[in-house]
Amino acid sequence: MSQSFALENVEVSLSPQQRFEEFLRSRGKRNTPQRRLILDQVFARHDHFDAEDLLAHLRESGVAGKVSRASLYRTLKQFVDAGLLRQMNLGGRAIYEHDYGYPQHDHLHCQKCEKLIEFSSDEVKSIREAVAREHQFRAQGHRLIIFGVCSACARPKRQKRPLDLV
Amino acid sequence: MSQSFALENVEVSLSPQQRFEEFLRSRGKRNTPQRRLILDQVFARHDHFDAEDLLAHLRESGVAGKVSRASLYRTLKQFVDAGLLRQMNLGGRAIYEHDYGYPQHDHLHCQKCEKLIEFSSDEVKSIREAVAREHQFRAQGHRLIIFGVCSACARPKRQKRPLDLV
DNA sequence: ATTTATGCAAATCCTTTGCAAATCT
DNA sequence: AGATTTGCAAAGGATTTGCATAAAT
Repeated sequence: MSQSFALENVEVSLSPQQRFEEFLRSRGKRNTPQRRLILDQVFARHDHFDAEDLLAHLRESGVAGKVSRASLYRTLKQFVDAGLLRQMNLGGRAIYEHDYGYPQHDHLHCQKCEKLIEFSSDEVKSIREAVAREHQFRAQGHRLIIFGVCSACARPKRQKRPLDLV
Repeated sequence: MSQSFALENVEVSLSPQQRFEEFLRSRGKRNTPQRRLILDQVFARHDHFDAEDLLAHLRESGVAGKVSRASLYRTLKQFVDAGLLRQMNLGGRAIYEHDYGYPQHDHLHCQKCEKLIEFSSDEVKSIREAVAREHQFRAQGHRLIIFGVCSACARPKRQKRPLDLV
């Protein structure tokens, strides 16, 4: 599967696998069944996950090969270096999401259901530019998380309870 | 020492200690020498710190009393609940800074020297409002971190080396 | 042959928790 | 006395690391 997005002024048209291959090649590293397996799993769906989620998923989804915890952590780090994944810190652990071929965005974080909701705002990027300029700061990226309560959790849905008590 | 800031539409004029006293009283909790000691230390300077930094500081500064690691962690959490400190996650650990009596702001984070530089932008807050409205999200706060390289670290200052090699 | 990667278990870092002793009210 | 707090040490969760073995070049 091949995509085509304008990402950071570069036209991208390689699959994550191809992109990773190139990254590895350029550094004299090797691709392995484990790395391929993890990358497939990671790009099978677009969502947010942490290392332990993914490990559990890899294990229960009864995939052919298996991957050790150590290799998984080592590999995720490389995906970030390769620009495939974006990492953020939330509640003491690392959360990952697609970066490669995926447009820039930020998040709303519901404190009740822990859901992460994506949004994009061009203004954020322009604030970033302006602030960086003011401080002579060479900005390379940013993370904006707005936390609060999502619409679903805010909706006061009454507790489920036995009918005879209603 | 008493300050006076307009914070979230409420005129504030209590010292952190007084504010904490009230917080504790309102919850039937007690103030203790340890808590007072930590709070003094925390509000002695305006900077960013993590629990272990502070613990080391409390210990080396040969203060009269001492505080256990457990009490320190427990107390920091309460300062956050009391609205005295604001917490953020960075690089796998919790970073704290003054919240009470201190204006809202965000940060530039230098990836080289790890410094946190504060900035404030009214636009950030208005983006937050707009986005929240769009998503019917009840926003309670946000964290914006712009990461990159600060001006000091960007300045190519040459390596120090023996004179006879220059 | 030589380098790189894997898996396991141990180690580490940050933070929390159980519990008995100490301290308030 | 009754509730809250402390300190210590042990437990926990997430992530990293040392090292011997396995796989790739």
